[in-house]
Amino acid sequence: MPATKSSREDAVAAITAVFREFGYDGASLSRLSEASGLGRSSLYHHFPNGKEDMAAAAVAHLAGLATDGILAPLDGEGDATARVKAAAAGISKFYDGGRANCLANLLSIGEAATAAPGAAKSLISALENAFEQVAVDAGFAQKEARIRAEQAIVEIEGALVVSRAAGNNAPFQRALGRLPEILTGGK
Amino acid sequence: MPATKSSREDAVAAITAVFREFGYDGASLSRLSEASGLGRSSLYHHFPNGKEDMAAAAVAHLAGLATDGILAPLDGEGDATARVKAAAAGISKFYDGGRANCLANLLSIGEAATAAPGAAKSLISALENAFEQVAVDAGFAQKEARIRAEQAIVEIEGALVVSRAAGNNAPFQRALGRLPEILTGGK
DNA sequence: GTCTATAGTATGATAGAC
DNA sequence: GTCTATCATACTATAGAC
Repeated sequence: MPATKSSREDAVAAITAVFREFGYDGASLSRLSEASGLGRSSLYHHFPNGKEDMAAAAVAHLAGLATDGILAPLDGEGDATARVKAAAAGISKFYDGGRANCLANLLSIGEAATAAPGAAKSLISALENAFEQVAVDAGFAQKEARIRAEQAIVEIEGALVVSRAAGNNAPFQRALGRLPEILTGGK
Repeated sequence: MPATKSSREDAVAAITAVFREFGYDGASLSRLSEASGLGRSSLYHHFPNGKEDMAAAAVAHLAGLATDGILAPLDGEGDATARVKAAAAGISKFYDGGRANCLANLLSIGEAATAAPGAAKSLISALENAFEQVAVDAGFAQKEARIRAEQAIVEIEGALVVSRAAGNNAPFQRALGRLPEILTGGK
């Protein structure tokens, strides 16, 4: 593996963290440069279209993390409840236990919506479909499964918002704990 | 009423809308000036400390709207369910039927947290206390009332996030419809 | 692939006339 | 109380050496 590849991957991870904490407008090139350890010109070498490219890379990176850590476990082996528990662990990691910003909200604020159009919608939609399928696998009818999938996402996102506002991870962790009950009835 | 007063009030309302749509970092003086119809210097006349003052005024304005439109109905006359329904109508208006940004999230991103420290926490805390009281009035024990109050806030905020991401107000409206059931058991 | 240096623009903020 | 004109700074982005 060439040093090139890992350097860019490292940069993307660092850049993603900055966008996540400060939002699109707050993520200045100074901050992005400092966090990635790359000078301005190096950033433009990796991301020719500048900040817009960096934001796109960050969104793609997050989509990859969500796919590997959340969607894949839901689509994996084992009974429905076990898969939901694995996904809950993945969600906790994805949101740093409740400390990271709610992604869907970040992507809908200010210029972010322009830089990554539809990103939040497609991420949430993919998760909702996976939740629905696992609920069907657990024995719920399609219609009921869809309702429960939406309810699960609502509770996760809401608990994340409350946890961050209150500076207390408990609501988020409680929501994750309720996931098996919501999606599979505990079966 | 002097023209002075109404002019400033109008400006605060316009400024609030800009902060709400673009976040703290995205709310540039150009945008704030255009939205309020005031030149840069006029803005600094009304808000001597500049952008920071404007953000503080916006937060105070939103807190006032929440108090009048949501907290007051909860604390008003009538049975618990009627008060919850009145509050639900207030919440819908506050969030423009599900089109406006989730406030708690906005206030926790980037520089906004510095400009209005603790604002999200105190707003959510006030709402949680009011919800808890109405659940107690409906006959729930204190502990159960607290759980239901938190659940209500989680569902509202979560549904708002999902609605905005999906570009569909239905989840938010459904969450508001569930409020009486959650907080008063429909009583 | 990374750097220094810098262009060009937008930002937040001020001064002073009216 | 609002304006025009302007400041200093930070921003995104580019040029060109190594």
